[in-house]
Parts: sequence; structure tokens; C-alpha cells
Amino acid sequence: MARWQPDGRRRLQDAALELYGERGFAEVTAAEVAARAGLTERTFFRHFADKKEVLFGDETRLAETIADGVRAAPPEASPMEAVLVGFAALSESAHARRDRLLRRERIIEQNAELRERELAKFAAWTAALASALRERGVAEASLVAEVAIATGRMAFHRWIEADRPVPLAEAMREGFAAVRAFVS
Amino acid sequence: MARWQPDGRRRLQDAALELYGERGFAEVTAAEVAARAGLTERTFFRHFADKKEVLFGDETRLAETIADGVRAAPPEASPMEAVLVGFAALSESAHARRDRLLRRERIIEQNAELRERELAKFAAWTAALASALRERGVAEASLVAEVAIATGRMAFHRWIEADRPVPLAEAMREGFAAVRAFVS
DNA sequence: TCCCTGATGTCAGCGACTGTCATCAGAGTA
DNA sequence: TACTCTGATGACAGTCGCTGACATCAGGGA
Repeated sequence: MARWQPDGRRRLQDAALELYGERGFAEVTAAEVAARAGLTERTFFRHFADKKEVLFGDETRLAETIADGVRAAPPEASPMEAVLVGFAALSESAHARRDRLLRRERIIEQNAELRERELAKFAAWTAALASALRERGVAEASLVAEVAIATGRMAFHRWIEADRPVPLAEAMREGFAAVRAFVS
Repeated sequence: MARWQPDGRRRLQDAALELYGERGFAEVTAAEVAARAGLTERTFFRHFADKKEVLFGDETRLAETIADGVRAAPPEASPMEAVLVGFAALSESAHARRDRLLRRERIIEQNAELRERELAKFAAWTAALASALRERGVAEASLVAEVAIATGRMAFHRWIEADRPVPLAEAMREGFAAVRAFVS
């Protein structure tokens, strides 16, 4: 028989989502999350660098998902088209986890530290996307990536808040149009 | 005779800039900063909400500086022109404090928590700018503000890293051109 | 059979931050 | 002159986030 229940990391994530959701991030201690997961505080901090990270642990992969999508776009595709391919990949995985993502959003928007961390994650996405765009020879790749991620965030926000979800790609095209109007 | 030296807040900011610069943010305790300023740790946390905020205390005003610049732009100005007016106001105050800003940049870029906080401040700038743009009837004001702030950051970065500073407005126009190429 | 490894527990300790109460110079007021 | 009020500070105790060091022990491989 196994000495411990398997999947401790996942149990910590579930426990955090529950407790942060019930009482708010600031009112829950790391030790409480660990206890609900049947683990100790020390083990919590072995899995996650800090109390916030338990809500963000899987986001690094998403940055690579976008970047890989851009790399997978046909060579003749314009940068904008390549970006849309990148976000399409993201969109699929988001659909399956919509409920969990929504609960997570509600927790994050209630707390300034978590909003800060979310911004940092988006910045990492931006860096990964910029790198993929630079490989395609896009000029001012960092800035272009910022615009793309900002548009993607807007589209995601509209998608998750809507009862009847708007297709992500459509929202992004609208966003790009607004940006075009601004810089023209 | 005054019971305490005046200007405790400023002394804390100076002490923090010195100590964080000498040994790095993570290696300095709040109590040490306070001691160098001739105050106690408790007083440090009365002036600043946390150990990071001592480097960011004056940034809120800057957000309003940009937004006010946009509001001051002539009614017939395009959104892009209005944004350029907003940043011009910022540019002037930055020139005078270039040395201090550079020391601050060096500290922030060395530490992940400080970079996070900086992103949060930029997000606040974005919100203030979006509000001013919305008053002008700009569509998708939040997204447009994101693009504008991203461009401004890029321009600022280029300005502060260059030995012979590039004019901010020029760098911004270049940025807008790159964005235009992307979304067209 | 034995050792090694990896995930966990235990414990001690530092530093960030907060609540609470005390202090006291200077400004305002009688 | 005396009296009070206020605001910035100090003192102190306490909680919580996070870390280092060491112990434990099931399962896998030599």
C-alpha cells in the first residue's frame, strides 16, 4: 500500500480553490490549505513557491501553447494570422475547463496580490509570444506581442463573463480592428 | 525644537534606494531601511503598505498626469494625438529625475516581486488612461489604453537605456507604426 | 537482501506585517 | 498662562509566510 495518497499537488490546488473561494485568499492560511489536502504546510511550499502560485501553477504551459501555435502557423501567414492560430490552440483547452477557470477568476479579481501575480503571468506569455514572433522576423516583436496578449486578454474576459460565450477568434478580430483605428 | 526630523517619508525612500541598490531588495530588511532613515520598522509600514511600495509611492500621480494630458488635448485631436500629449507631460518630469529613475530601474529589474509590482502600477496607469479615453468616446478604450501604455513603456525603456536619450515622442511614433503594420 | 530515492513530516527560526497602547512637541483655544 | 487636541512616532507582542535541516519510510532496483 502506498505510503501517501497520490497526486498531492492536485489535491492542494483543489483545496486552495475551495478555501480561497469560500473565505477569500487573505483569510486562508497556507497551513489550512495543506490540512484540507491532508498534507502539511511544509509540503505545500515544496509544491508551490508561495501561497499565490497554487492558483497559477499550470499557466507556464499555456505560454508555450501560444508560442507553439505561432510557430506552427504556415510560413506565408501574416503575423496577425499566426497569432490567431496561437490563440486558437489556447481556446480549445479553455473550453473544457470553463467552470474551473471562472471560479478562479472570481478569486483573483477579489485580491490585489493575486491580480499582480496574474499580470506577471501575462508578462511571461508576452515574452514567450515575442520570442516566437521574433523567429518569424516580426519587427518590434515585444511591442507586437504586448498588443496581441492584451487583445487576447480582452477576448478571454469577454468570453468568460458572457453566458453564451462569444467565439474567441471573433472577439480578437474586433479588438484588432479597434487597435487599427487607434494607430491609423 | 521639532521632536522629529521632518520629511520621514522622503528619508525612507532615499534609504531604501541606497540599501536596495547596495545589497539587493531581498537582502535588506524593512527594519534596516527604517534604521538608516532614523526611524523604526513600525513607522516604515505606516508610510508604505509593504516593503516594495517604498519604491513606487509616487507613481499614482503619474497615472493622473497622463490622463490629464489626454483630457487637455484639443477636442478635435485624434485619440492617438491625445495620447501623445498625455505622454509629453510625463516626459518632462522624467527628464529631471533621470538619474534617480535609472537607479530605481536597476533595482526593480533584479527582483521578480518588484517587477510584479511595477506591472501592477502600469495596469493602474492603463485604467486611468482608459477612463480618459472613454470620456473622449474612444471605442474599446481599455484595449486602446493597453496599446498606448505598452508603447509608452517601450519608449521609456529605450529612453532610459540610451546614453543619448531618444525623444520619447519619436520612439512612440515608431511603436505605433509597428503596431499598425501588425494589425493591418 | 540491501541500499537508494523521492515524497513527506517535524521542528526551529527569520522577517513581513498588524493591532494596540503610550508618548509628547506644537498648534489651537480659553 | 494654562489647557486640550492632534499627529507622527516608538514600544511590544503576536500571526503568518516561507526556509533550512534533518528524520522517516515505501517502493524500486542492484
